[in-house]
Amino acid sequence: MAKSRAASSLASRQTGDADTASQILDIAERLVQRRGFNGFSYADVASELGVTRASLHYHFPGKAELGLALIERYAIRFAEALETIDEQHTAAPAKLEAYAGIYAGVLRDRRMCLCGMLAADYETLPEPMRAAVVRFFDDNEAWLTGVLQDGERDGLLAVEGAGRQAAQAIVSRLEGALLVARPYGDVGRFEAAAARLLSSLAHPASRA
Amino acid sequence: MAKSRAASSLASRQTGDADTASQILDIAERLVQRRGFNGFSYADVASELGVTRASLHYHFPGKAELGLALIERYAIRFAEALETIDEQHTAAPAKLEAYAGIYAGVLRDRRMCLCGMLAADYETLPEPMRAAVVRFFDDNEAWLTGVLQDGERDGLLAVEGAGRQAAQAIVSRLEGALLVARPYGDVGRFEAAAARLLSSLAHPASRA
DNA sequence: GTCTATAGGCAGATAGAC
DNA sequence: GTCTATCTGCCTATAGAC
Repeated sequence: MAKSRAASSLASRQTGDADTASQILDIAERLVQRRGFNGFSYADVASELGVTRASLHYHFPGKAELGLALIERYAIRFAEALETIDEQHTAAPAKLEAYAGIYAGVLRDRRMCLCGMLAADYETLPEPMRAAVVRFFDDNEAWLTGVLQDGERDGLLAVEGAGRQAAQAIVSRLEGALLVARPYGDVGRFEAAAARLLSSLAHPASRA
Repeated sequence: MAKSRAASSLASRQTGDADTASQILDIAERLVQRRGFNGFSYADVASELGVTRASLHYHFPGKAELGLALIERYAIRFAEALETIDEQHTAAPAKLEAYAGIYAGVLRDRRMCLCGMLAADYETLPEPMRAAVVRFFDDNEAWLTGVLQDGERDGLLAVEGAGRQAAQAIVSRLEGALLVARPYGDVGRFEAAAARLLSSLAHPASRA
């Protein structure tokens, strides 16, 4: 029970008794997703956690290491969420809807996707973080490519052009929808974009 | 001739004899588009321009004022570019293609759209900058809404759903395509997304 | 593991000479 | 308009006591 994981949301447990490193990551993650990698400091994390900056350096030597750990944990959680989607849904359209739902959940907490935010900060990131960001997108595209293939095979989706390109388009459309919706503080704006995306992929025979 | 403006690109003149304030804006603009608002400093601009930081403060009292001036000039240039598109093209599909071309030009210089970048930094921005960012998106959407209406009227475009929502989708798709393509350093990735977007708006009768 | 203390640098910003 | 000089504060990071 204590280890239960709501994989559909990307939120952490927040049971209160998590180890310090995890708590640091939780706080830093939210700060990066809201303010960007150059918009938060060790002092921000430390004061929120109620420890000193020095204590943070014990767990993560520097901001570069903290940032990399952030992406790696986020990627693992995302992969777990994708596994859960594969378990809970069989039809490709339902999988895509659940996939978009992950993004919507992030926005509801006024966050950007971690890697979408880091894509904006990309030029200022240390190399290991850069590589991890690109890997995140690659992994998402790979999973989406499979879903699109299944959907076409089952006659539930109508994908134009190359599957890999279509998968890339889904990622960039959702990231862009998050990016632009957030300044408006309007989740509905994102949901409209997501619905438009899903509808554009639906097979004509199944359209409203 | 000296005043000629390549409106299709958003690049400034760079004649070399521009006034200091404009040169500051040119440098700061590029830095923000590449590194984000929290990823550059007065020192960066000053050293590149070959003056001291104090000199910058004479032209722009603080970073907040510089940032606001940046957006306002960018919005004016963008509006001019849209006017030029309206002059040089009559058919809606051609206008949309030219519109996407503006974004492609930005990416070719390894930049993000200024306001797309600031949308990521949004939570850390002073209020006047926030309002200006939102206004930029609103203006773009208003112009796109008109183009979509014209295209439907002429039977050249087939727009699903509300026109305003379709315009919002265009902006967020292009911003997202920039955001994700940049880490890959791959303009082709953006162009594929843009082509997919244009094709999805084309009237079925005119599709390839 | 967490603390105090501190280093060393860079940030945005101002005063006043030229 | 641009400079030098300076301020104040925050930043990342480390040393060493507890």
